[in-house]
Amino acid sequence: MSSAASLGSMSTAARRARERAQRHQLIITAARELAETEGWEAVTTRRLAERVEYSQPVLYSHFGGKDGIVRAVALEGFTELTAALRRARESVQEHGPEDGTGRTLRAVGMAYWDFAARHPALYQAMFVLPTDLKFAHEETPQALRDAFGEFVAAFDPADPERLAMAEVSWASLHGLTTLGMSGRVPTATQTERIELLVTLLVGGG
Amino acid sequence: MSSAASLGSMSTAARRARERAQRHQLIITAARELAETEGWEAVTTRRLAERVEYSQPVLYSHFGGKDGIVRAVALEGFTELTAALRRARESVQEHGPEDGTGRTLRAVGMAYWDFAARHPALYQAMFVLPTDLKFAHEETPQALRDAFGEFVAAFDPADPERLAMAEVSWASLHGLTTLGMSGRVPTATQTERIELLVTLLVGGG
DNA sequence: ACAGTTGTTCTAGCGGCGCTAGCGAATGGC
DNA sequence: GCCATTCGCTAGCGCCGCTAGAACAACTGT
Repeated sequence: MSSAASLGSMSTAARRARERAQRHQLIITAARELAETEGWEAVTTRRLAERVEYSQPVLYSHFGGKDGIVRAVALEGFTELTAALRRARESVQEHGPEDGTGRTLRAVGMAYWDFAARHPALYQAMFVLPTDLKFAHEETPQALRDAFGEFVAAFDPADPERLAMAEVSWASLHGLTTLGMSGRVPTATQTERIELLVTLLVGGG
Repeated sequence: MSSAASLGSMSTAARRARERAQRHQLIITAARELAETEGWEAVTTRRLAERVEYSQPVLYSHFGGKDGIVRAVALEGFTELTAALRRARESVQEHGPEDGTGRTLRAVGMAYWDFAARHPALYQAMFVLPTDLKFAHEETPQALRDAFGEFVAAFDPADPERLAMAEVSWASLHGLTTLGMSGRVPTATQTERIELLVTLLVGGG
């Protein structure tokens, strides 16, 4: 406990921190790529260490364990999902305001499925693999709140059931997505199911 | 390849087959109980063998491997789920025919969530754990077809979109269920979400 | 320039996993 | 009573997540 003694060269410490951050991201990216190409069951600490050309214990110095790595990948996924949903929502909303036919929700829903279909392993890390990431909780990471916020933003702010509608839409899309990804409903007709779901949710007949 | 030679005593063979079937079920039940009390990650072939008081290889003589055991538990789950959904549906339909307010779907949806909440590990084996059980496939087990059939039966046979409606309702309920079970949406308000979903699906405003 | 201290990475190994080869003991047929 | 077959067991393979402690490198003050 030498307190603030031995601070060392500031720039040296900065460089080390930078290198460490780079390696941190390298591990996340390697785990994600390995999961996306061979599935999460192929992501072992040994194989991952070999990929990043460091020994196993290095992984444990960055993340608490394998769960921590999956968690980090999932968090990255939530940030990207939020960006994708926002892009879809804004691109629709700038072509005129919501007109009650669910144009916004349709665009967000399609973007949601598209995201999951393009990054199935990433989606699994976010929603399927066992994790301690909670949503409606005080210590929920901002990335998760933002993603949910995109669903909320697809509904009329004046709607008293706005939050509940966002929850139900999101969960329903999630159900369609997981069943589609695991091959339990045919993906060929997936967009039609999403169309139907959105139509029903926004009250169209 | 001694064809039908060495048949042995018929009754003896029958007793053996009976005992083997009992042990088969014993393994399934033990795996299910262990999963329900300690989670699927605690279900290992070693622990399971200890529970049923046989050695590990016995498990492999009954099921191809751990996946086969999970699959057997899942199949049992589909049979029970079908029974639960049918009970709910018939108990509603015998109190008068469908009137367009989604009484049937509401009962089926509630029974669905109730089933998952009561047997979370069983539900996971059926829908979350990696498995090769396909749904819309030629060799889909009857138990799975029957479960889906209960959703179909909740809609008007005259509706041309009947099958699509069943798919979407089922997937949406599945989404609410998984997010509820993993703590991603609060379970305290889960029935309200299901109410809202059903209302939206059947076209109520 | 150098000795000491601090921090970081690696080698090696623990217990447990899914799974299987091959042995030994019952069991039923001649 | 001997043989053939069936059946469950012991033992072990290669892998897993994870960690203790050695080996090394880097930075410090003199």
